Amino acid sequence: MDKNQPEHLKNAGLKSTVPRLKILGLFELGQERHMSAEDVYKKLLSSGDDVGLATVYRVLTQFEQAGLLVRHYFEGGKSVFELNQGKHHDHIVCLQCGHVEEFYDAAIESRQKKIASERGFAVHDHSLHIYADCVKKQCPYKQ
Amino acid sequence: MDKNQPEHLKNAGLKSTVPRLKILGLFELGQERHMSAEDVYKKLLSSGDDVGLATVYRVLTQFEQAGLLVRHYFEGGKSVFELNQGKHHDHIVCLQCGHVEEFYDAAIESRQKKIASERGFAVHDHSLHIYADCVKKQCPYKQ
DNA sequence: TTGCAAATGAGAACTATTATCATTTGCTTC
DNA sequence: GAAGCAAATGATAATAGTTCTCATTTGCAA
Repeated sequence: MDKNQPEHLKNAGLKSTVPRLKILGLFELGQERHMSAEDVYKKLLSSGDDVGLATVYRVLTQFEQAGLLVRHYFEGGKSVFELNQGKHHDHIVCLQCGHVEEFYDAAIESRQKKIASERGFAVHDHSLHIYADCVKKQCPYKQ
Repeated sequence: MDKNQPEHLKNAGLKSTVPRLKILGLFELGQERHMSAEDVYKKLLSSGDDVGLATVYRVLTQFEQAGLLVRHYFEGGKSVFELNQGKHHDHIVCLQCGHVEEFYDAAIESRQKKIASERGFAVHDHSLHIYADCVKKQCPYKQ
């Protein structure tokens, strides 16, 4: 078992409980980087872990507040979470298959800061989502 | 009365009805550029126009599909609509008061296209939202 | 090993939105 | 202008995603 996880939780002021460890494990060890609450719930169920949906929502929110996870809002009002690895980035979302790819562009970042400050805003946060079709990629939902 | 509105509707293949004219009027003549379905519903109610909430949602969606309005999804799953005036732009949203300001930056736009195509995506659409605090602006919700 | 606050799970409640369906309305034809 | 009919509307039920409530359980410290 991973000795690391309880420390993450402790540092965040959160008790080290079974549901929290399972959920954190999904993000740290799982293959999916981006998961919605529903995704997490289903994965837990299908691996035989009996965690309530309310707990999933609660824990994801706590992890977000603790800075362990980052939450992204995509179109249609769905939100997904991913491990916070400190490096900010934006997203390209495939409209065909939902595949999410990350990118970072310093030029865009600095333009944004400039634009906001010119207009008298102090930037807290931003989200940039490019909605596109995978052209060269293999897209599991198109045949 | 505005002779223009029925033509917009007709061109969009939509019958010119009382609720549709009122809603379009709110966007064309009202002071708010960005309104959620709930905003529109409340404005209609308070001006004595008796339009059902379901109709508001339906009409907004139709207007969006007809290209009369553009829909934006903001954090927290709320979506707002604004008149489509042909010019794409992005948004700065004030976290204190919800005020929405528009901007357009050619450098950001072209970087986005470049990034997507380098990665094998054909861009359909994108959304860039900067969440910030009004620093110099007067913000009705902070005193 | 007991005690107690914190966490959980089940389900109710809530919010935003969409669907259903009987009634009403706008346009077309006479 | 009146009749007919499809389209549009409004009330309400349904749905999806998420949060709240509260009785029960659990983690951890004494």
